[in-house]
Amino acid sequence: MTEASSRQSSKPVKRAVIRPLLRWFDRAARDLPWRRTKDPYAIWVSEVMLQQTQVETVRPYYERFLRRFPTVQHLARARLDTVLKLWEGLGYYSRARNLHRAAGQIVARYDGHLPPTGEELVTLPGIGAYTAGAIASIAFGRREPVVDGNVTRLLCRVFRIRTDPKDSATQKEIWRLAQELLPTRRAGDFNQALMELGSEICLPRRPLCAECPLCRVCQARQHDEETVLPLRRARKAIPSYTIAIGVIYNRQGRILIDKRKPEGLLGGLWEFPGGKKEPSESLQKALRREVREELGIQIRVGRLLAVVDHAYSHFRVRLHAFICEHLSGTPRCITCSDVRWVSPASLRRYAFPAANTKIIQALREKDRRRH
DNA sequence: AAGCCGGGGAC
DNA sequence: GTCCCAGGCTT
Repeated sequence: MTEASSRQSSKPVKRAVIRPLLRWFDRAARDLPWRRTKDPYAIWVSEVMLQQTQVETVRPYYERFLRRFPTVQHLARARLDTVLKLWEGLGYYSRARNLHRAAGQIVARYDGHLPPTGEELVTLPGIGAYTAGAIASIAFGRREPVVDGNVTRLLCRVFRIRTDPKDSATQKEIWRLAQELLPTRRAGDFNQALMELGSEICLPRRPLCAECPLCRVCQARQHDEETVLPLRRARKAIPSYTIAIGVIYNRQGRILIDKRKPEGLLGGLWEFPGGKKEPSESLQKALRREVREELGIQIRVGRLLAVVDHAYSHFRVRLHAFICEHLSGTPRCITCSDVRWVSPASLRRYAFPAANTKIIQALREKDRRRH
């Protein structure tokens, strides 16, 4: 069974979403200027202004714009400069240019009336899938879905969608869910309720689940995942580093270890000296360079002891550990916070990162073979 | 699929 | 100050 087919919104699930959501909306809906009109033109203007822009920012612009251009014809006749001036400060000025262009097309092609279907609306400049669905459902009462950032977040949580909402397969699934959930009546209110709940309750970082009418059906909530969903980003190819490290012996058979700075990755842990290999250098050269830079000593790099792969949350490393010999210089901390010569047996008293303990393992096995 | 377009609010 | 937000269009 695929992920998608396991996430059908069955009849009972639909009811458990639609009824509390509409009931909540009836009680909690904000009184917004564009909710007081049924004029498709006014709703269109509001939806375009609301793209990427928050309600309180839009409010004064919307009022001024409709006073100045009360109908599609007024807007179509206006000069672009005038339209842009009214848009000044709202940002994303292509929205204003497209609005103006679309007004011309609506007059020319539709006798000044916005077409009622998403299919037609989406052909107009500046109207994409979201805005087309919003106008069709809110202004014309059609049963068409909307998916914006709020709906995406809400549905990812309610249906516990754990794939990246940006990738197209997930987008498709979210649109399908938004379509399936639509009630036969009040589709426009339902869509607005989804978006309102997303923007007021199902907040990005700290959702107010205690006040949410969908708390009981929310799958993310049931799994304590409401703050980790939706997935923030596609795991962009995590970087991979090649590291050369040295198990450096002195004449007395002791091994050199250094302590990492207290802050940052693996802070305060002990490790074998070494570091990242640059693309242009060999592992051996990288190791000699790193040890010189970190501790100010010269070494001779001997045979390869072990190769260890290790994955951190943000990157991967491949460690190449070499048996080395101390040649000259007294080790001193340049980029670490402590440094020590220790006997092989006492390595176990120091805290090492997991990747380093694998190297200690290899070291023990080598010594066992020698004895 | 990835980058661009602007401003605002949270922290 | 920095991080996060996000629809439509272009490449």
